[in-house]
Amino acid sequence: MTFCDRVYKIVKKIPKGKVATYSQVSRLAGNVKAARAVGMCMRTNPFVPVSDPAFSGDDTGCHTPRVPCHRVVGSDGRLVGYSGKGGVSAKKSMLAKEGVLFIKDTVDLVHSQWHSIF
DNA sequence: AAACTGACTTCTC
DNA sequence: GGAGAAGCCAGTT
Repeated sequence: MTFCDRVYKIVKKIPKGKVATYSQVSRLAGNVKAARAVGMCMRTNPFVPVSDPAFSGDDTGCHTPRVPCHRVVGSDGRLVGYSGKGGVSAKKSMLAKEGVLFIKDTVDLVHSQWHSIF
């Protein structure tokens, strides 16, 4: 849970209209090669992706962190994961709605990747 | 503690 | 570019 906790914190810090790659999150979390573990944490945790993520209320402290998992994409901006309802399509829709640029079915990381604070 | 699993990444064919 | 295989980590059983 500790690692996931860090992941949550990081993912929640992703600004609107930006996306981060699993590798990036994993690196910020402390382990570059933990990209897999990051996704695993998302899946295993009982969070519910909201359709309209205003995320105004930073529920820091809540036991159910609403992590904007849709802002986490693959290494190359490709939509991986999101086994939930709608799959990557819903993910893409949400991202596009937030202003994330898309190239076909992949995120335009050049313009929409989150430049995290190192 | 060991084995299995998973929303990953990268290399090779 | 698609398909297959190996390597990586954390969590669950």
